[in-house]
Amino acid sequence: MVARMPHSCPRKRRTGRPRSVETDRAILDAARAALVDLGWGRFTMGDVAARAGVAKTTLYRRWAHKNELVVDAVAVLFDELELPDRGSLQADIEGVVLQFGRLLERPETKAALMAVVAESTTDAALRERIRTAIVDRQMRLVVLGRERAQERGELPPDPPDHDGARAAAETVGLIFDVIAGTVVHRTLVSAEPVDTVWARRLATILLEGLAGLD
Amino acid sequence: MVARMPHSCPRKRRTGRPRSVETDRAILDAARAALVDLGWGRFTMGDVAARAGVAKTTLYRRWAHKNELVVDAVAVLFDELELPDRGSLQADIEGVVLQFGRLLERPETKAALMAVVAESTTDAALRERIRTAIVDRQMRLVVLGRERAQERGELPPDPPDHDGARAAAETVGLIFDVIAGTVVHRTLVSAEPVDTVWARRLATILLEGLAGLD
DNA sequence: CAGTTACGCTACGGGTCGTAGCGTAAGAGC
DNA sequence: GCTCTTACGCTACGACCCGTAGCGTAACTG
Repeated sequence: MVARMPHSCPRKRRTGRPRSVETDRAILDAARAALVDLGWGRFTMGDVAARAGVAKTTLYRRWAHKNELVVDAVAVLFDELELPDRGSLQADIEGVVLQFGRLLERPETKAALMAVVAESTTDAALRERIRTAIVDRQMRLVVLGRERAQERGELPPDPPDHDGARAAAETVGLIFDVIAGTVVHRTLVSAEPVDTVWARRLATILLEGLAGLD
Repeated sequence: MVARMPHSCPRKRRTGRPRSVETDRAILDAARAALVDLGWGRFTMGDVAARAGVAKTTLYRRWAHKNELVVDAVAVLFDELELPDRGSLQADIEGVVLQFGRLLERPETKAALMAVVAESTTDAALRERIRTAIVDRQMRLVVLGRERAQERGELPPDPPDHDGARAAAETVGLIFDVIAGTVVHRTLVSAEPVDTVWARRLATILLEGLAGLD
């Protein structure tokens, strides 16, 4: 699915020439290609427009700033994330880690992700866009894996009361920060690959660690 | 200490007017102030020069690119990191987490760190500069904390052979990615504070997790 | 058909990067 | 003291990019 465009109203416009979805796709494809070829530093709106065979003004009718375009261009890659049931919490965590790792080793995401996060520190709207377009898609997997582990009895169920729900949300957030943060750091700062051996060790740490979290 | 300037030769220049160390400091101070006020996006070399009371060309005689200046400006903050012995591995990990957290909550680091990491994905020289100026300073604490835990008997000592040393280095790298990555993600992506409760939970996970790492 | 919106195109203002050239200031070595 | 060498300030500049304005045309709705 395509994320909400900034200039589109919630209520559908019924009249006039409609936006070309083909153009939408061409722009996002061109943006990813430009990220691969140029990285974030030399990525320019004019270049993306040329690659997409589209006027530069057409880009600005859809996205107010280039960082928003980049978020949407990269976000679709996070839709590919899924978490098949591998039978145990340990195996499921390894699966998530490897999925994040593979995604972050792609040059598009490697070039774009930290750049937009950096700009989001001084741009609340961008931070929200990143949250809904990218972060929530990752968090899904954590929530899903945790539910499965609870069904298997590997993790205790959440208390149904209000405090229990809040504690559960905090735990999910913590786990998510650990997994996503560690994989990002490994890939972008340490600049080393996320292979199966490393994923297994990280999964082991998390598994044992979660058991000790009262 | 001040990191190596890009235009300075390894062998000391003996003749001519020496670089003003006072100017060095003024520029780095101005750069941090500019990061606080403007963030990375509006940070400009001309602005830094004006704040430092210095010509813009003087900046470029010391740093080839603005990202390198920013790395050096932020790097000195990481010199403040230290790890007093708190008596147990659990307490020491909490200490590291809180230190990283406090550092990353400062607006200078928040604005600069991810920006330069993003640019380092397409700039090997910058990546190396980040490594020596920032990453190694953080890693120190992990190495130190681990050694203390081994002296206390909380962690098994490293085998003295070659494979043992390599495994130890990998483990240190993994722990470091977990701690630094998780704190960064918490601070910059989830945009939530690193408080003592959260630090304790993360430390607990790590402590239990390390125990289970064969 | 008319009305409305999307699109392409050109041109532009404002801003930043990073450099060149020149005259001057400040030390090192004699 | 003097000379040599380098740092510094200043001005100007080319190149590039962002994001916008204006206008004519295309496409779709009712």
